[in-house]
Amino acid sequence: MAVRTRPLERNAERTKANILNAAIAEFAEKGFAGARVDAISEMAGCNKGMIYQYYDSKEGLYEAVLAHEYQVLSQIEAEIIQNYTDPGELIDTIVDRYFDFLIGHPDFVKIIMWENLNEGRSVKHNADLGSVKTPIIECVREAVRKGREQGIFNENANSKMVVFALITGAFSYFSNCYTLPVILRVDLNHSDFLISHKEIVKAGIRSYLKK
Amino acid sequence: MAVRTRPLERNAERTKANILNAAIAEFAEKGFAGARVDAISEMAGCNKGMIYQYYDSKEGLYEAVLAHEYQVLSQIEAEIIQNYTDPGELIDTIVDRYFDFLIGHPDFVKIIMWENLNEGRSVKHNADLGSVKTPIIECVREAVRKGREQGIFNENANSKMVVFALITGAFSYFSNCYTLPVILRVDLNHSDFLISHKEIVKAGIRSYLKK
Amino acid sequence: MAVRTRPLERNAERTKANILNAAIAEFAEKGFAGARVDAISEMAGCNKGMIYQYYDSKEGLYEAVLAHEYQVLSQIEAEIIQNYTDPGELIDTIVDRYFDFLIGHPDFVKIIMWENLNEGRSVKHNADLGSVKTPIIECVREAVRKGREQGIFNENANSKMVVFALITGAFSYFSNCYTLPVILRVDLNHSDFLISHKEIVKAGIRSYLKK
Amino acid sequence: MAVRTRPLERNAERTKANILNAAIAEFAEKGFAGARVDAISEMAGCNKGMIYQYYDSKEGLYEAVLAHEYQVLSQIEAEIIQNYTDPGELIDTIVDRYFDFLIGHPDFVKIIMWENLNEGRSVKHNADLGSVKTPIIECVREAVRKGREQGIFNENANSKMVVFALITGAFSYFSNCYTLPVILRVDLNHSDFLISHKEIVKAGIRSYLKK
DNA sequence: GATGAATGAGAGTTCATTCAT
DNA sequence: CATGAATGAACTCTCATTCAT
Repeated sequence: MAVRTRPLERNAERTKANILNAAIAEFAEKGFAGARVDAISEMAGCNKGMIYQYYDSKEGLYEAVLAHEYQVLSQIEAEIIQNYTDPGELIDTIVDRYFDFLIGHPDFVKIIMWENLNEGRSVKHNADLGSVKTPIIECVREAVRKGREQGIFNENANSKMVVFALITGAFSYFSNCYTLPVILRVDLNHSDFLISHKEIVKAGIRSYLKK
Repeated sequence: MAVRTRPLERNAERTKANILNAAIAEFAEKGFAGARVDAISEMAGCNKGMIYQYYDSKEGLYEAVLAHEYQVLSQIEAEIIQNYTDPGELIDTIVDRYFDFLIGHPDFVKIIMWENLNEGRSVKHNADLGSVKTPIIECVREAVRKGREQGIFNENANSKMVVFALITGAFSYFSNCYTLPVILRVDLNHSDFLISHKEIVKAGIRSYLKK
Repeated sequence: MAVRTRPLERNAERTKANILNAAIAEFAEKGFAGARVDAISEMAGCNKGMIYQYYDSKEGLYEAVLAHEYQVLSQIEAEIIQNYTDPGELIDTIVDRYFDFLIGHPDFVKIIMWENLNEGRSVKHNADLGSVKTPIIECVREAVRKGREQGIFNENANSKMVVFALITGAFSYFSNCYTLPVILRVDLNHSDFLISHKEIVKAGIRSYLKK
Repeated sequence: MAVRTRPLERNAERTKANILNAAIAEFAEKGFAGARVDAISEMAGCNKGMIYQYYDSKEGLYEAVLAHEYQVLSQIEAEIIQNYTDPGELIDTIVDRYFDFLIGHPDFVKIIMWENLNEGRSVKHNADLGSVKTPIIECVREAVRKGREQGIFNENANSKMVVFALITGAFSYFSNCYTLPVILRVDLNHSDFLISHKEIVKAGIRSYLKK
């Protein structure tokens, strides 16, 4: 059983994946403008030319990264959905899961935030990104509908508002995570902080739905 | 009949201010990496060399912008503080004012967000930025203290947590303002949306403080 | 029941020919510097490596193209030559035939012109190209000799001068075919133009030979 | 009278002119595709960035070169025009002058020829180039008109045809000047060759006009 | 023989920064 | 103080060529 000392195998798919992963890390850390194609190729352990062969341009690679991230998101969202008898509990659970997802995917968080700062240029340009499946929207809509049926949610409650509060509430933990701790002299890594933050988000949503 | 022939005298200050304002706009729109020194000098209506004379480097200019923004923030914060007999009302008012401030200062919002994405590098590097006066912290602390004294706030309530919730809650409205509307197919400019969002933030904080 | 399993057997020659034809088209259109090896391999419907296997390098392929074109030229020239009792008529016929050849072989025209602009580098480097058989030279020499014998051509007439006038006269119709029509606002495709041009070339040569 | 040992003067116009001259030489020698921006900046004795400051891109520089060459041409053409009582003599003179001009401007010749091989792309793209003043056309038209008035030129003679014959006849001396001498084993530098060639061109035109 | 993934040198272009004027 | 020409490093991208399969 001969062992290859040099795994210099020519594997198009693997190379393409390596590039994508390297790009995710680089774009997450530096943003589009700050990212360097050279850095990506080095991280991917491949030649710079490969990037252009597989993704056409820095812009093309960036859009591939964005598309990939949204794909990951929708897959994860699909996992979040479960059956709960109590709509309120379901929404609390979704909040928890969404926080978990963001905490577990810091690159995703940063890329989405860079994209927002770039005024969603790539999201707009790319029709595909706009039509990404977002199961969470459906799930929340269903929960809100049930809650209204059961008479425990406000008749005027808009499920989109809930999704908005949920997503921004989760993202917000990261959106000021470098400047605020300096000013407040607190440590975001302390678990109590996160727990309290999640509680506040949930309470806000609960309040919106109640009455 | 001595004629003062120093028409350029105050240009120095004006030029410096022009540069700073141009830099604020450019850094807000493009971030540090995406910003162009040429663009700034053109917007400022001055020569590129002036930037280096007054601010040493692109980095130096960026830090001046950051310092300026925090200065603006602390001044505005000072205006927020008023006397309210009811601590709960005071906090609600602070939330409203903070939202108003961010809506009225989009450049500030974006610069803080870029800074966070850059992992607060400049905040850390610059000792001054860490010691910026933030009246809002004092104000909230006072309100929380009073609320606890009056027995209407939770004994364990941490005023820093409130500030954190307040600031992230306000920022969160902008942090996903380009991608979320595309996915949710909603219009953030509709005033109801903002009102509901503010209510949710306030309710969250209220819930944290109560009991 | 032996089945011949060599379906690729003659592909070698065919592939080589495909490459050459693709190269002719590409070099004609773009010149040596502007031509792309990728484009050639794609046009040839083969792998890029084949080009290097058969022709060593882009330069080698170019020289093969050049050699091929001269080969074609000399073959065509051979066909031009026929017996004419009247040397003057023979030369007129050669002019006509040469024009016909160039019009029918635009790639040849362009490649020769690119080569001239490159200062005949490849012609010089390649000894073979210099020794290509050019029947037309022999033919014109013979016609001029006969004409002088018959006393109808000038004693000092140099057959090489005639060949030069003939070839440049024919090429000249193409050498400015893109810029001149723009400036003169004429349409070279109009057949009268070509007819007049040929007449002028013939008349020039006739004038040179006469007396 | 102090002599500057380092004429490192900052002279925008001179730099711009240096770049243009260097570009003329480089594009003439190598064509658009073969020319190197680095080579041009080195020849011009300036930084590469200057080229982009003054001419935007390699393409922009090329077009500036083309425009400049046509400008030179039209200026030279203007000098050709003189008063001749005999239209035939005038045309002969124009032929001579045109040959003189091309011989004296080898870069012009090559650039025009490269442009033709590139199918006049830049000529088409650039409206200005199409509307360049070409006094020679006017001059020939006048001569042809006079000749017809005097009854010595053919009534059907088209002055544009004459210009075409004149220009292609002159260019043709250069269009095959590298490959033909190799094949014919002649030396184009020998003055007799040029003289004979000019005579043939003139005779062709004369023949076209006569009758 | 044939493929196409991979390479590296180098091309065009941008940009923060400096410096003569 | 102010200008803008000039610089050089670095960036994105291309392309002839090689090599494992």
